Amino acid sequence: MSATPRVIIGLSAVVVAASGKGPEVLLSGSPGAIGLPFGSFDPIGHRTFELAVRDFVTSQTGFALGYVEQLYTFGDKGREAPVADMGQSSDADRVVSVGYIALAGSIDEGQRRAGVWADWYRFFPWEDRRSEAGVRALDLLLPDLKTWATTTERQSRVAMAFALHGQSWQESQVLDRFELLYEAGLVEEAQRDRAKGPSQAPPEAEYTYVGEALVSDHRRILATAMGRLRAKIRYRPIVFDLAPARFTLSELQDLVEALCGVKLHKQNFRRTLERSGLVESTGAMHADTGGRPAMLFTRSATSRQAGASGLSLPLAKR
Amino acid sequence: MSATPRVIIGLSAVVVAASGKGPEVLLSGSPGAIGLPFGSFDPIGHRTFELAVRDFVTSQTGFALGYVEQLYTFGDKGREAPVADMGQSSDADRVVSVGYIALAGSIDEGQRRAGVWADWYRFFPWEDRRSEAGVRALDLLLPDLKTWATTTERQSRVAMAFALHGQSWQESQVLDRFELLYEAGLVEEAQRDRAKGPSQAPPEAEYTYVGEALVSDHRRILATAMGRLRAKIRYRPIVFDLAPARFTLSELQDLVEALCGVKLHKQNFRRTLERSGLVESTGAMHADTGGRPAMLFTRSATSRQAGASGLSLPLAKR
DNA sequence: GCACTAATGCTCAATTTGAGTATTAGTGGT
DNA sequence: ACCACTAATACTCAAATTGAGCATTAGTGC
Repeated sequence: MSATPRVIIGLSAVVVAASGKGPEVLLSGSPGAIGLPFGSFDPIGHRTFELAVRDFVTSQTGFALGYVEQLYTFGDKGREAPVADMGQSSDADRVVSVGYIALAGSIDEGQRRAGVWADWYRFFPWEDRRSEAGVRALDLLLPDLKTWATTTERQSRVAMAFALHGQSWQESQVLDRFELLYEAGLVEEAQRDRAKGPSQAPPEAEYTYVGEALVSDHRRILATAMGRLRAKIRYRPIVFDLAPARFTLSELQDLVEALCGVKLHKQNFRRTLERSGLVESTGAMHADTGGRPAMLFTRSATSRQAGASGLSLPLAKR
Repeated sequence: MSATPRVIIGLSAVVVAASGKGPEVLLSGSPGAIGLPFGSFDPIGHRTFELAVRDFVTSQTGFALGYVEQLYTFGDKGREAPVADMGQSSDADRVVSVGYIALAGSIDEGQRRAGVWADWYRFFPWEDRRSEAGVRALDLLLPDLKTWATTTERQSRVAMAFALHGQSWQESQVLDRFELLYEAGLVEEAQRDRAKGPSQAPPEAEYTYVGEALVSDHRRILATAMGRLRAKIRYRPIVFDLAPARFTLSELQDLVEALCGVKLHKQNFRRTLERSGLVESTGAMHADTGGRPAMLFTRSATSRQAGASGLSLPLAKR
């Protein structure tokens, strides 16, 4: 062990916000090399990772983060293709990236235009089970997945992850599904990592159902974030960090549906929500819904307490 | 930024095994400086963190790991007091430690004696709600915690974490509780980190209810592992990675109770377990129980599938 | 006043929990 | 062989939680 190679710690943040249309993530980079906001950790200047993340996201994009949580630390050799703007790293360095998820709350059109935001389903079309398009995306991927699944072990993984044998769709298994697609070589990143060169992937237009690729392993980090967020909704009142201060129950439901990519049973959703004590009605009403005006709610004080539980997700039948 | 300080990545593993008496963790170090098995990550030799963890645990302790999962990456300055055997690190380096949890299955007396194992409640006496001793440990801590809780925010955190206002005890909030005790200065590590010198803590004998300290931030990593494991039991069939190949339902229940530190309702435990399809009876019986012989069970094939769910924990009343 | 659209209210049956009581099959003495 | 003792296993019953719908209501734009 002569000249010890350096280890560079990169921090990547999945910054999620809810605009009118659903969950969006903040991107950075230039066309052709889009990725997550990314910064490298300064061993001297930064006391904790979390402070470092808040710091560089705000300075890079101008957004102040609310909730921040560490996701996972990715260190696999071969999947951390160096990012252009990483500065002082050289090929000899080993890059380890610590992924974070951050919630930037509900943003308006102005804020939205101030950053580069993208609907997260652009990267994972098959994760949106609300729309016909999402279901179709999966249908288009399945033949190739099945071809790849030559062993029983692979077949079983595919079947479980994509709920092929009548199981219920597990909305939080985003990473498992993405990793299967990666292993099967169906996403652009897989080609790229194998070739260690420019992507050999076919022209994009024909392959919209495989989703857009991101730089380095950022799509994997994003998948981790989606999964974590979707899982966490069930046991922590975390939706409220994405919802506006006041909302109708339908708006909240739309948000949850958008995050989880599934349709929920409306009446049962409101029932469990009201029973949970996580929301309380303000007196005010909201009119422009096209139908009967809806009551405006806010998150309750108890929903802010440390151990408050999350939402139940009563699925709507097909 | 002249001579960039190095970042050293340390890997710590919480290796859990179940012996007859309950969950035990593998320790290393010398008397007075006990900690978790610890190794530093070699940026050249190791392709992934997980391989590195398996590697150094096996070479340091001789145990082969089964299930391995990344826990969290700890990077706070001031809580990563350098560990003696870390080798080449110097004070100028920043140590970041990636914590892992690993399950070493069920071990017999021989294997047990081959390593340095300790009941994990030695470090967290208050986490064992099965015994009077554990409940008493918490009672002894509470006055000091309440004294520390001068703001409503602190009071609310304490109340939630320790279920003071009639809430149910959340067995997986191990880290929250430990962090509160740390912030309140009630555990030795807090003193140590503040003083940056040798511990000013009072003699151990009088303070068994605060638990034994570990080197660096290893007790925090252990708390993270306990919490993760306790939470995961509920949604993944992970107990079976700690249970022996064949077990009676009572043995399994004892194991779960030991892990979660709570007592469960026997009849309801077996009911949900049998319904879940996670276990299947072998024909064999197990006699030496002092009462009616018990059926021996094994984990079923479905419990090994990727998406299999975990156990429900029907609590027994007080 | 009428048609239309959501928001809200209510109902009912199927499951899933929580808490026990009742049996049963071994063991070790006598 | 009979008894006391100890767990394991079987059943029961009510309360609480879900899943699925049908019914009513309060706005909006003709």
